[in-house]
Amino acid sequence: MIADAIRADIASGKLAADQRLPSESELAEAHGVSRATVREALKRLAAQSLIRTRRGAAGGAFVHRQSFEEACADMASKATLLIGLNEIDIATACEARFALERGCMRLAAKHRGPEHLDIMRREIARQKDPELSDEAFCASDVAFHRALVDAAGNPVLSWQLAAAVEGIEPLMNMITYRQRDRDAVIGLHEAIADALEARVGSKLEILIDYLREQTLRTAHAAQGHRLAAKPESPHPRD
Amino acid sequence: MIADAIRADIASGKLAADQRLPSESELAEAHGVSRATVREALKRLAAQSLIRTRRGAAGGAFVHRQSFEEACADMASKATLLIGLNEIDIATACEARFALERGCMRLAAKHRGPEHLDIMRREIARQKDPELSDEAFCASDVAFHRALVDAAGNPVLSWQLAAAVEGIEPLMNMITYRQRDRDAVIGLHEAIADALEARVGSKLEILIDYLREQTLRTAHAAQGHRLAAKPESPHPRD
DNA sequence: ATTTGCTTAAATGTCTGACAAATGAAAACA
DNA sequence: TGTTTTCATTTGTCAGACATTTAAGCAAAT
Repeated sequence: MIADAIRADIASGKLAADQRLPSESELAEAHGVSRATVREALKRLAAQSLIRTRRGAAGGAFVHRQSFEEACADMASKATLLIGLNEIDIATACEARFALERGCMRLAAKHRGPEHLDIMRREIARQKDPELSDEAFCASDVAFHRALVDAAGNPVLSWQLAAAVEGIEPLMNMITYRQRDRDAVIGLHEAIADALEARVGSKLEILIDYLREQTLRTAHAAQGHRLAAKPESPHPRD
Repeated sequence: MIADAIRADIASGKLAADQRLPSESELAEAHGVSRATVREALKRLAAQSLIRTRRGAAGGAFVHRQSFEEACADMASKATLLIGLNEIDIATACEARFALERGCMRLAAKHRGPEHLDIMRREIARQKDPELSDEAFCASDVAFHRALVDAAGNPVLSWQLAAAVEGIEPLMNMITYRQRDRDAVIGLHEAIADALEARVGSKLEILIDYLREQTLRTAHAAQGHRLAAKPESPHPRD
Protein backbone atom coordinates (compact mmCIF):
# COMPACT_ATOMS: atom_id res chain seq x y z
CA MET A 1 0.00 0.00 0.00
CA ILE A 2 1.31 3.40 -0.97
CA ALA A 3 0.01 5.04 2.23
CA ASP A 4 2.05 2.67 4.35
CA ALA A 5 5.17 3.37 2.31
CA ILE A 6 4.85 7.10 2.87
CA ARG A 7 3.96 6.58 6.51
CA ALA A 8 7.08 4.51 7.03
CA ASP A 9 9.19 7.22 5.40
CA ILE A 10 7.78 9.80 7.80
CA ALA A 11 8.16 7.64 10.89
CA SER A 12 11.72 6.74 9.98
CA GLY A 13 12.59 10.37 9.46
CA LYS A 14 13.35 9.95 5.78
CA LEU A 15 10.78 12.62 5.13
CA ALA A 16 11.46 15.60 7.39
CA ALA A 17 8.76 17.81 8.87
CA ASP A 18 7.28 20.39 6.49
CA GLN A 19 8.91 18.66 3.57
CA ARG A 20 6.86 18.60 0.41
CA LEU A 21 5.84 15.29 -1.09
CA PRO A 22 5.86 14.81 -4.85
CA SER A 23 2.65 15.90 -6.55
CA GLU A 24 -0.23 13.47 -6.84
CA SER A 25 0.49 12.87 -10.51
CA GLU A 26 4.14 12.12 -9.83
CA LEU A 27 3.29 9.79 -6.94
CA ALA A 28 0.78 8.02 -9.17
CA GLU A 29 3.36 7.45 -11.88
CA ALA A 30 6.09 6.51 -9.41
CA HIS A 31 3.94 3.86 -7.74
CA GLY A 32 2.24 2.71 -10.91
CA VAL A 33 -1.29 3.53 -9.83
CA SER A 34 -3.86 6.11 -10.82
CA ARG A 35 -4.20 9.53 -9.30
CA ALA A 36 -7.50 8.59 -7.66
CA THR A 37 -5.78 5.81 -5.75
CA VAL A 38 -3.00 8.13 -4.64
CA ARG A 39 -5.59 10.61 -3.45
CA GLU A 40 -7.33 8.00 -1.31
CA ALA A 41 -4.01 7.09 0.26
CA LEU A 42 -3.19 10.73 0.94
CA LYS A 43 -6.62 11.23 2.49
CA ARG A 44 -5.84 8.39 4.80
CA LEU A 45 -2.58 9.97 5.86
CA ALA A 46 -4.28 13.34 6.25
CA ALA A 47 -6.86 11.75 8.54
CA GLN A 48 -3.99 10.63 10.74
CA SER A 49 -2.60 14.17 10.69
CA LEU A 50 0.61 12.92 9.15
CA ILE A 51 0.31 15.28 6.19
CA ARG A 52 -1.46 18.49 5.33
CA THR A 53 -2.39 19.50 1.80
CA ARG A 54 -2.50 22.94 0.24
CA ARG A 55 -3.66 23.62 -3.25
CA GLY A 56 -2.41 26.09 -5.77
CA ALA A 57 0.87 26.58 -7.57
CA ALA A 58 3.16 25.99 -4.56
CA GLY A 59 0.68 23.56 -3.07
CA GLY A 60 0.91 19.87 -2.47
CA ALA A 61 1.15 17.52 0.47
CA PHE A 62 3.46 18.45 3.31
CA VAL A 63 4.71 16.34 6.17
CA HIS A 64 2.97 17.67 9.25
CA ARG A 65 4.73 17.76 12.59
CA GLN A 66 1.80 17.28 14.91
CA SER A 67 1.93 19.35 18.08
CA PHE A 68 0.84 18.06 21.45
CA GLU A 69 -1.94 20.63 21.27
CA GLU A 70 -3.44 19.00 18.19
CA ALA A 71 -2.77 15.49 19.43
CA CYS A 72 -4.70 16.43 22.53
CA ALA A 73 -7.79 17.35 20.58
CA ASP A 74 -7.53 14.15 18.56
CA MET A 75 -7.15 12.02 21.64
CA ALA A 76 -10.01 13.68 23.41
CA SER A 77 -12.43 13.10 20.56
CA LYS A 78 -11.19 9.54 20.26
CA ALA A 79 -11.66 8.97 23.96
CA THR A 80 -15.19 10.36 23.75
CA LEU A 81 -16.04 7.95 20.96
CA LEU A 82 -14.44 5.01 22.71
CA ILE A 83 -16.26 5.66 25.94
CA GLY A 84 -19.51 6.20 24.10
CA LEU A 85 -19.30 3.13 21.90
CA ASN A 86 -18.18 0.82 24.69
CA GLU A 87 -20.76 2.03 27.16
CA ILE A 88 -18.35 2.94 29.90
CA ASP A 89 -20.24 4.12 32.96
CA ILE A 90 -19.53 7.29 34.84
CA ALA A 91 -18.03 5.45 37.79
CA THR A 92 -15.36 3.76 35.67
CA ALA A 93 -14.54 6.93 33.77
CA CYS A 94 -14.31 8.96 36.97
CA GLU A 95 -12.15 6.35 38.63
CA ALA A 96 -9.71 6.48 35.73
CA ARG A 97 -9.70 10.22 35.50
CA PHE A 98 -9.01 10.86 39.16
CA ALA A 99 -6.46 8.06 39.40
CA LEU A 100 -4.46 9.60 36.58
CA GLU A 101 -4.87 13.08 37.95
CA ARG A 102 -3.75 11.98 41.37
CA GLY A 103 -0.52 10.72 39.86
CA CYS A 104 0.33 14.21 38.63
CA MET A 105 -0.21 16.06 41.88
CA ARG A 106 3.27 15.87 43.30
CA LEU A 107 4.76 17.01 40.03
CA ALA A 108 2.22 19.82 39.84
CA ALA A 109 3.16 20.97 43.33
CA LYS A 110 6.78 20.99 42.30
CA HIS A 111 6.52 22.75 38.97
CA ARG A 112 3.44 24.97 39.13
CA GLY A 113 3.84 28.57 38.09
CA PRO A 114 1.72 31.65 38.87
CA GLU A 115 -0.10 31.34 35.54
CA HIS A 116 -1.64 28.03 36.54
CA LEU A 117 -2.95 29.46 39.80
CA ASP A 118 -4.35 32.45 37.93
CA ILE A 119 -6.37 30.26 35.60
CA MET A 120 -7.64 28.09 38.43
CA ARG A 121 -8.73 31.01 40.59
CA ARG A 122 -10.45 32.60 37.61
CA GLU A 123 -12.38 29.41 36.91
CA ILE A 124 -13.34 29.10 40.58
CA ALA A 125 -14.76 32.61 40.45
CA ARG A 126 -16.77 31.67 37.38
CA GLN A 127 -18.06 28.52 39.03
CA LYS A 128 -19.50 30.58 41.88
CA ASP A 129 -22.03 32.20 39.56
CA PRO A 130 -25.32 30.47 40.44
CA GLU A 131 -26.76 31.38 37.02
CA LEU A 132 -24.20 29.14 35.29
CA SER A 133 -25.70 26.28 33.30
CA ASP A 134 -24.65 22.73 34.08
CA GLU A 135 -22.76 22.54 30.77
CA ALA A 136 -20.89 25.76 31.47
CA PHE A 137 -20.08 24.55 34.97
CA CYS A 138 -18.65 21.35 33.50
CA ALA A 139 -16.63 23.28 30.93
CA SER A 140 -15.19 25.46 33.65
CA ASP A 141 -14.41 22.36 35.65
CA VAL A 142 -12.50 20.94 32.68
CA ALA A 143 -10.54 24.20 32.31
CA PHE A 144 -9.71 24.13 36.02
CA HIS A 145 -8.40 20.60 35.92
CA ARG A 146 -6.56 21.21 32.69
CA ALA A 147 -4.63 24.02 34.36
CA LEU A 148 -4.00 21.76 37.34
CA VAL A 149 -2.47 19.11 35.12
CA ASP A 150 -0.55 21.59 33.01
CA ALA A 151 1.06 22.73 36.24
CA ALA A 152 3.02 19.46 36.24
CA GLY A 153 4.98 20.98 33.36
CA ASN A 154 5.16 17.73 31.44
CA PRO A 155 3.73 17.84 27.90
CA VAL A 156 3.21 14.08 27.81
CA LEU A 157 1.18 14.19 30.99
CA SER A 158 -0.84 17.17 29.82
CA TRP A 159 -1.56 15.38 26.61
CA GLN A 160 -2.77 12.19 28.24
CA LEU A 161 -4.74 13.82 30.99
CA ALA A 162 -6.43 16.38 28.79
CA ALA A 163 -7.65 13.52 26.65
CA ALA A 164 -9.02 11.68 29.67
CA VAL A 165 -10.69 14.70 31.21
CA GLU A 166 -12.17 16.09 28.01
CA GLY A 167 -13.09 12.64 26.79
CA ILE A 168 -15.47 12.07 29.66
CA GLU A 169 -16.95 15.56 29.48
CA PRO A 170 -20.02 14.28 27.63
CA LEU A 171 -20.59 11.83 30.46
CA MET A 172 -20.17 14.52 33.06
CA ASN A 173 -22.60 16.71 31.18
CA MET A 174 -25.30 14.19 31.94
CA ILE A 175 -25.02 15.04 35.60
CA THR A 176 -27.28 17.68 37.03
CA TYR A 177 -25.63 19.57 39.84
CA ARG A 178 -27.64 20.79 42.77
CA GLN A 179 -26.38 23.98 44.34
CA ARG A 180 -25.19 21.99 47.34
CA ASP A 181 -23.08 19.78 45.06
CA ARG A 182 -21.61 22.79 43.35
CA ASP A 183 -20.68 24.37 46.66
CA ALA A 184 -18.89 21.20 47.72
CA VAL A 185 -16.95 21.04 44.45
CA ILE A 186 -16.04 24.71 44.62
CA GLY A 187 -14.86 24.31 48.18
CA LEU A 188 -12.57 21.50 47.12
CA HIS A 189 -11.35 23.50 44.15
CA GLU A 190 -10.38 26.32 46.47
CA ALA A 191 -8.58 23.92 48.78
CA ILE A 192 -6.78 22.47 45.78
CA ALA A 193 -5.70 25.89 44.58
CA ASP A 194 -4.43 26.72 48.08
CA ALA A 195 -2.52 23.46 48.37
CA LEU A 196 -1.03 23.97 44.92
CA GLU A 197 0.02 27.49 45.87
CA ALA A 198 1.67 26.13 49.01
CA ARG A 199 3.19 23.29 46.94
CA VAL A 200 1.93 20.58 49.28
CA GLY A 201 1.69 17.57 47.00
CA SER A 202 0.51 15.14 49.64
CA LYS A 203 -2.45 17.33 50.49
CA LEU A 204 -3.30 17.65 46.81
CA GLU A 205 -3.55 13.88 46.55
CA ILE A 206 -5.95 13.75 49.47
CA LEU A 207 -8.07 16.54 48.03
CA ILE A 208 -8.28 14.76 44.69
CA ASP A 209 -9.55 11.70 46.56
CA TYR A 210 -12.23 13.84 48.19
CA LEU A 211 -13.16 15.32 44.85
CA ARG A 212 -13.48 11.86 43.33
CA GLU A 213 -15.81 10.77 46.09
CA GLN A 214 -17.84 13.95 45.81
CA THR A 215 -18.15 13.54 42.05
CA LEU A 216 -19.20 9.92 42.40
CA ARG A 217 -21.82 10.87 44.99
CA THR A 218 -23.25 13.51 42.69
CA ALA A 219 -23.26 11.16 39.73
CA HIS A 220 -24.82 8.47 41.86
CA ALA A 221 -27.63 10.72 42.96
CA ALA A 222 -28.25 11.89 39.41
CA GLN A 223 -28.34 8.44 37.84
CA GLY A 224 -28.04 5.87 40.53
CA HIS A 225 -29.47 3.18 38.34
CA ARG A 226 -26.36 3.17 36.15
CA LEU A 227 -24.03 2.68 39.07
CA ALA A 228 -26.15 0.24 40.99
CA ALA A 229 -25.16 -2.53 38.60
CA LYS A 230 -21.50 -2.31 39.66
CA PRO A 231 -21.11 -3.99 43.04
CA GLU A 232 -18.25 -3.02 45.30
CA SER A 233 -15.29 -5.38 45.25
CA PRO A 234 -15.17 -7.82 48.16
CA HIS A 235 -11.39 -7.39 48.40
CA PRO A 236 -10.06 -5.61 51.49
CA ARG A 237 -8.35 -2.24 51.18
CA ASP A 238 -4.69 -2.01 51.96
CA MET B 1 -18.11 17.68 4.58
CA ILE B 2 -19.77 14.32 4.16
CA ALA B 3 -17.20 12.57 6.39
CA ASP B 4 -18.08 14.84 9.28
CA ALA B 5 -21.77 14.20 8.78
CA ILE B 6 -21.29 10.46 9.02
CA ARG B 7 -18.89 10.86 11.91
CA ALA B 8 -21.47 12.89 13.80
CA ASP B 9 -24.10 10.23 13.16
CA ILE B 10 -21.81 7.59 14.61
CA ALA B 11 -20.81 9.66 17.62
CA SER B 12 -24.41 10.54 18.39
CA GLY B 13 -25.43 6.92 18.19
CA LYS B 14 -27.72 7.45 15.22
CA LEU B 15 -25.67 4.80 13.47
CA ALA B 16 -25.27 1.79 15.70
CA ALA B 17 -22.24 -0.47 15.79
CA ASP B 18 -21.96 -2.98 12.93
CA GLN B 19 -24.72 -1.19 11.08
CA ARG B 20 -24.25 -1.00 7.34
CA LEU B 21 -23.95 2.38 5.68
CA PRO B 22 -25.66 3.01 2.34
CA SER B 23 -23.55 2.00 -0.65
CA GLU B 24 -21.09 4.47 -2.09
CA SER B 25 -23.37 5.18 -5.04
CA GLU B 26 -26.31 5.87 -2.77
CA LEU B 27 -24.26 8.11 -0.48
CA ALA B 28 -23.00 9.98 -3.52
CA GLU B 29 -26.50 10.61 -4.78
CA ALA B 30 -27.85 11.43 -1.33
CA HIS B 31 -25.17 14.05 -0.68
CA GLY B 32 -25.06 15.33 -4.23
CA VAL B 33 -21.40 14.52 -4.83
CA SER B 34 -19.54 12.04 -6.97
CA ARG B 35 -18.61 8.57 -5.90
CA ALA B 36 -14.91 9.46 -5.89
CA THR B 37 -15.56 12.14 -3.28
CA VAL B 38 -17.58 9.74 -1.16
CA ARG B 39 -14.75 7.25 -1.34
CA GLU B 40 -12.23 9.79 -0.12
CA ALA B 41 -14.49 10.60 2.80
CA LEU B 42 -14.94 6.92 3.63
CA LYS B 43 -11.18 6.40 3.45
CA ARG B 44 -10.83 9.15 5.99
CA LEU B 45 -13.30 7.50 8.34
CA ALA B 46 -11.63 4.15 7.83
CA ALA B 47 -8.29 5.69 8.76
CA GLN B 48 -9.88 6.72 12.05
CA SER B 49 -11.19 3.19 12.53
CA LEU B 50 -14.75 4.47 12.58
CA ILE B 51 -15.80 2.20 9.73
CA ARG B 52 -14.58 -0.96 8.08
CA THR B 53 -15.30 -1.85 4.48
CA ARG B 54 -15.91 -5.25 2.98
CA ARG B 55 -16.35 -5.87 -0.68
CA GLY B 56 -18.52 -8.29 -2.48
CA ALA B 57 -22.25 -8.84 -2.64
CA ALA B 58 -23.02 -8.29 1.04
CA GLY B 59 -20.18 -5.80 1.34
CA GLY B 60 -20.16 -2.13 2.10
CA ALA B 61 -19.08 0.16 4.90
CA PHE B 62 -19.92 -0.90 8.43
CA VAL B 63 -19.77 1.11 11.61
CA HIS B 64 -16.86 -0.29 13.55
CA ARG B 65 -17.08 -0.52 17.30
CA GLN B 66 -13.45 -0.01 18.17
CA SER B 67 -12.27 -2.11 21.07
CA PHE B 68 -9.98 -0.78 23.73
CA GLU B 69 -7.45 -3.28 22.43
CA GLU B 70 -7.33 -1.64 19.01
CA ALA B 71 -7.49 1.86 20.42
CA CYS B 72 -4.50 0.94 22.50
CA ALA B 73 -2.41 0.02 19.49
CA ASP B 74 -3.46 3.22 17.72
CA MET B 75 -2.62 5.34 20.70
CA ALA B 76 0.73 3.69 21.22
CA SER B 77 1.83 4.24 17.65
CA LYS B 78 0.57 7.80 17.83
CA ALA B 79 2.44 8.38 21.07
CA THR B 80 5.60 6.99 19.52
CA LEU B 81 5.31 9.34 16.59
CA LEU B 82 4.51 12.31 18.82
CA ILE B 83 7.41 11.66 21.14
CA GLY B 84 9.75 11.09 18.23
CA LEU B 85 8.72 14.14 16.23
CA ASN B 86 8.73 16.47 19.23
CA GLU B 87 12.02 15.24 20.59
CA ILE B 88 10.79 14.36 24.05
CA ASP B 89 13.67 13.23 26.21
CA ILE B 90 13.69 10.06 28.26
CA ALA B 91 13.42 11.93 31.54
CA THR B 92 10.16 13.62 30.56
CA ALA B 93 8.67 10.44 29.17
CA CYS B 94 9.66 8.44 32.25
CA GLU B 95 8.30 11.08 34.56
CA ALA B 96 4.94 10.93 32.80
CA ARG B 97 4.86 7.17 32.65
CA PHE B 98 5.59 6.57 36.31
CA ALA B 99 3.35 9.40 37.46
CA LEU B 100 0.42 7.82 35.63
CA GLU B 101 1.33 4.36 36.78
CA ARG B 102 1.59 5.50 40.38
CA GLY B 103 -1.97 6.76 40.17
CA CYS B 104 -3.21 3.25 39.41
CA MET B 105 -1.49 1.44 42.24
CA ARG B 106 -4.18 1.68 44.88
CA LEU B 107 -6.79 0.48 42.42
CA ALA B 108 -4.50 -2.34 41.33
CA ALA B 109 -4.06 -3.44 44.93
CA LYS B 110 -7.80 -3.46 45.33
CA HIS B 111 -8.83 -5.26 42.18
CA ARG B 112 -5.91 -7.49 41.20
CA GLY B 113 -6.66 -11.12 40.46
CA PRO B 114 -4.41 -14.18 40.38
CA GLU B 115 -3.96 -13.94 36.61
CA HIS B 116 -2.18 -10.60 36.92
CA LEU B 117 0.26 -11.99 39.46
CA ASP B 118 0.87 -14.99 37.23
CA ILE B 119 1.85 -12.85 34.28
CA MET B 120 4.09 -10.65 36.39
CA ARG B 121 5.93 -13.55 38.00
CA ARG B 122 6.40 -15.19 34.63
CA GLU B 123 7.91 -12.02 33.19
CA ILE B 124 10.18 -11.66 36.22
CA ALA B 125 11.46 -15.17 35.60
CA ARG B 126 12.15 -14.28 32.00
CA GLN B 127 13.97 -11.12 33.00
CA LYS B 128 16.38 -13.12 35.11
CA ASP B 129 17.85 -14.79 32.04
CA PRO B 130 21.23 -13.07 31.59
CA GLU B 131 21.24 -14.02 27.90
CA LEU B 132 18.24 -11.80 27.23
CA SER B 133 18.88 -8.97 24.78
CA ASP B 134 18.16 -5.40 25.84
CA GLU B 135 15.19 -5.25 23.50
CA ALA B 136 13.71 -8.44 24.87
CA PHE B 137 14.29 -7.21 28.41
CA CYS B 138 12.41 -4.02 27.56
CA ALA B 139 9.57 -5.96 25.96
CA SER B 140 9.26 -8.11 29.05
CA ASP B 141 9.29 -4.97 31.16
CA VAL B 142 6.41 -3.60 29.12
CA ALA B 143 4.45 -6.83 29.56
CA PHE B 144 5.10 -6.74 33.31
CA HIS B 145 3.85 -3.20 33.67
CA ARG B 146 0.93 -3.84 31.40
CA ALA B 147 -0.24 -6.62 33.70
CA LEU B 148 0.31 -4.34 36.67
CA VAL B 149 -1.93 -1.69 35.17
CA ASP B 150 -4.51 -4.19 33.99
CA ALA B 151 -4.78 -5.29 37.59
CA ALA B 152 -6.60 -2.03 38.29
CA GLY B 153 -9.50 -3.57 36.40
CA ASN B 154 -10.38 -0.34 34.63
CA PRO B 155 -10.37 -0.50 30.82
CA VAL B 156 -9.95 3.25 30.47
CA LEU B 157 -6.86 3.17 32.67
CA SER B 158 -5.42 0.18 30.86
CA TRP B 159 -5.96 1.92 27.58
CA GLN B 160 -4.26 5.13 28.58
CA LEU B 161 -1.39 3.53 30.41
CA ALA B 162 -0.63 0.92 27.80
CA ALA B 163 -0.39 3.70 25.24
CA ALA B 164 2.00 5.64 27.44
CA VAL B 165 4.19 2.66 28.29
CA GLU B 166 4.32 1.23 24.79
CA GLY B 167 4.69 4.66 23.26
CA ILE B 168 7.97 5.25 25.03
CA GLU B 169 9.28 1.76 24.38
CA PRO B 170 11.43 2.99 21.48
CA LEU B 171 13.02 5.48 23.83
CA MET B 172 13.62 2.82 26.45
CA ASN B 173 15.16 0.60 23.83
CA MET B 174 17.95 3.11 23.46
CA ILE B 175 19.06 2.31 26.97
CA THR B 176 21.72 -0.32 27.51
CA TYR B 177 21.25 -2.17 30.76
CA ARG B 178 24.24 -3.38 32.70
CA GLN B 179 23.67 -6.51 34.70
CA ARG B 180 23.69 -4.47 37.91
CA ASP B 181 20.86 -2.31 36.57
CA ARG B 182 18.86 -5.34 35.57
CA ASP B 183 19.26 -6.86 39.00
CA ALA B 184 18.00 -3.66 40.62
CA VAL B 185 14.97 -3.55 38.33
CA ILE B 186 14.20 -7.21 38.88
CA GLY B 187 14.45 -6.75 42.63
CA LEU B 188 11.92 -3.95 42.47
CA HIS B 189 9.67 -6.00 40.22
CA GLU B 190 9.67 -8.79 42.77
CA ALA B 191 8.87 -6.36 45.55
CA ILE B 192 6.06 -4.94 43.44
CA ALA B 193 4.61 -8.37 42.79
CA ASP B 194 4.78 -9.14 46.51
CA ALA B 195 3.10 -5.88 47.46
CA LEU B 196 0.41 -6.44 44.86
CA GLU B 197 -0.18 -9.93 46.17
CA ALA B 198 -0.53 -8.52 49.70
CA ARG B 199 -2.73 -5.70 48.33
CA VAL B 200 -0.67 -2.97 49.97
CA GLY B 201 -1.34 0.02 47.72
CA SER B 202 0.76 2.49 49.68
CA LYS B 203 3.83 0.29 49.36
CA LEU B 204 3.22 -0.08 45.64
CA GLU B 205 3.34 3.68 45.26
CA ILE B 206 6.68 3.85 47.04
CA LEU B 207 8.09 1.03 44.95
CA ILE B 208 7.01 2.78 41.76
CA ASP B 209 8.90 5.83 42.96
CA TYR B 210 11.99 3.72 43.49
CA LEU B 211 11.59 2.19 40.06
CA ARG B 212 11.31 5.62 38.50
CA GLU B 213 14.51 6.74 40.15
CA GLN B 214 16.29 3.55 39.18
CA THR B 215 15.15 3.89 35.56
CA LEU B 216 16.24 7.51 35.45
CA ARG B 217 19.63 6.61 36.85
CA THR B 218 20.10 3.92 34.24
CA ALA B 219 18.99 6.21 31.46
CA HIS B 220 21.23 8.93 32.80
CA ALA B 221 24.25 6.70 32.81
CA ALA B 222 23.49 5.45 29.32
CA GLN B 223 22.97 8.84 27.72
CA GLY B 224 23.75 11.52 30.21
CA HIS B 225 24.16 14.11 27.52
CA ARG B 226 20.45 14.13 26.75
CA LEU B 227 19.42 14.63 30.34
CA ALA B 228 22.13 17.08 31.29
CA ALA B 229 20.25 19.86 29.48
CA LYS B 230 17.31 19.63 31.89
CA PRO B 231 18.29 21.27 35.19
CA GLU B 232 16.51 20.30 38.36
CA SER B 233 13.73 22.63 39.43
CA PRO B 234 14.68 25.09 42.19
CA HIS B 235 11.29 24.67 43.83
CA PRO B 236 11.20 22.88 47.19
CA ARG B 237 9.47 19.55 47.60
CA ASP B 238 6.39 19.38 49.70
C1' DA C 1 -30.34 -35.69 0.23
C1' DT C 2 -25.97 -33.68 -0.08
C1' DT C 3 -22.32 -31.92 -2.29
C1' DT C 4 -20.24 -29.61 -6.06
C1' DG C 5 -19.81 -26.29 -9.65
C1' DC C 6 -21.73 -22.46 -12.44
C1' DT C 7 -24.06 -18.21 -12.92
C1' DT C 8 -25.37 -13.83 -11.47
C1' DA C 9 -25.98 -9.62 -8.94
C1' DA C 10 -24.12 -6.27 -5.86
C1' DA C 11 -20.63 -3.90 -3.99
C1' DT C 12 -15.98 -2.07 -3.48
C1' DG C 13 -11.40 -1.15 -5.92
C1' DT C 14 -9.18 1.00 -9.66
C1' DC C 15 -8.43 3.58 -13.98
C1' DT C 16 -9.00 7.32 -17.37
C1' DG C 17 -9.81 11.80 -18.80
C1' DA C 18 -11.68 16.01 -18.03
C1' DC C 19 -12.78 20.41 -15.80
C1' DA C 20 -13.06 23.70 -11.67
C1' DA C 21 -10.76 26.36 -8.18
C1' DA C 22 -7.01 28.14 -5.77
C1' DT C 23 -2.50 30.05 -5.60
C1' DG C 24 2.02 31.74 -6.35
C1' DA C 25 5.06 33.65 -9.67
C1' DA C 26 6.25 35.71 -13.75
C1' DA C 27 5.04 39.05 -17.22
C1' DA C 28 2.95 43.22 -18.72
C1' DC C 29 1.78 47.70 -17.82
C1' DA C 30 1.23 52.37 -15.71
C1' DT D 1 9.00 51.32 -9.01
C1' DG D 2 4.50 49.64 -8.03
C1' DT D 3 0.34 47.56 -9.68
C1' DT D 4 -2.30 44.55 -12.45
C1' DT D 5 -2.81 40.68 -15.48
C1' DT D 6 -1.79 36.41 -17.11
C1' DC D 7 -0.31 31.84 -16.64
C1' DA D 8 1.38 27.45 -15.09
C1' DT D 9 0.90 24.26 -11.36
C1' DT D 10 -1.51 21.63 -8.13
C1' DT D 11 -5.28 20.00 -5.52
C1' DG D 12 -10.51 19.19 -5.61
C1' DT D 13 -14.31 17.21 -7.97
C1' DC D 14 -16.87 14.87 -11.45
C1' DA D 15 -18.56 11.19 -14.78
C1' DG D 16 -18.17 6.84 -16.69
C1' DA D 17 -16.06 2.61 -17.34
C1' DC D 18 -14.00 -1.86 -16.14
C1' DA D 19 -11.87 -5.25 -12.75
C1' DT D 20 -12.31 -7.90 -8.55
C1' DT D 21 -14.45 -9.88 -4.72
C1' DT D 22 -18.19 -11.99 -2.42
C1' DA D 23 -22.66 -14.01 -1.24
C1' DA D 24 -26.53 -16.22 -2.82
C1' DG D 25 -29.27 -18.90 -5.94
C1' DC D 26 -29.65 -22.71 -9.02
C1' DA D 27 -28.73 -26.91 -11.25
C1' DA D 28 -26.40 -31.14 -12.06
C1' DA D 29 -23.80 -34.99 -10.38
C1' DT D 30 -22.80 -38.16 -6.77
